[in-house]
Amino acid sequence: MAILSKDFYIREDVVQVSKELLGKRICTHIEGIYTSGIITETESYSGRNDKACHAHLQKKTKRNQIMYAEGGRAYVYLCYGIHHLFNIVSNVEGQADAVLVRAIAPEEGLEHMMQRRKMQKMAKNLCAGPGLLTQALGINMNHYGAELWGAQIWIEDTCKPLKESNIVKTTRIGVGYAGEDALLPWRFYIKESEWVSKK
DNA sequence: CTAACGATTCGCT
DNA sequence: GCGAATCGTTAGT
Repeated sequence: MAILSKDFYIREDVVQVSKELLGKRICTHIEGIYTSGIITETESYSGRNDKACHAHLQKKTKRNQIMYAEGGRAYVYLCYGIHHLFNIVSNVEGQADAVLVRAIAPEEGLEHMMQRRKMQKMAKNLCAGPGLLTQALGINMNHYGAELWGAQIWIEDTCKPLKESNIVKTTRIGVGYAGEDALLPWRFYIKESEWVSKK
């Protein structure tokens, strides 16, 4: 199966990248454990014109510096002091765009994912939520800046492009502080999927 | 140095 | 539906 190369991520339209990431497979090989799942839900964040983005108006901090790198790197940060959120940096160097991965449909390594999540039995919330999927996949701050064609995290093309009619387009979650930009329809998920954080 | 605040989740009502 | 948990980052003193 083909691993997505740099070119996929180094594009100007982060919304397009977000939509095309739906249906792709994210894989991790961390601490000797292999896990994978199909991306079912994403959100776009743009450094140029989006108040919800950590790099709004090209703001540069130590935390968000990786967003300014060339597309194809991992932007991981701690949210609410509890959860690690995983983003995929896109666009050319200097343009701080990113795609937040909010949910996946688990494929391989179910037992390991459940163990990491401390779940006794299988449930739909195994990795449906941005803080949940990082836990299930074993992603944490160690992976800040990781290249997405590396040995620990990579994304595979499933060669099954989704029809536009199978993608639900709606507003992002938890960005009320962004004022009018909270209304942007920049959250996308696979209509038919049960593995989505919120319908 | 200090204080406010989350791109969330879970448990309880 | 509501509030607590929990801590690194950020901006301001």
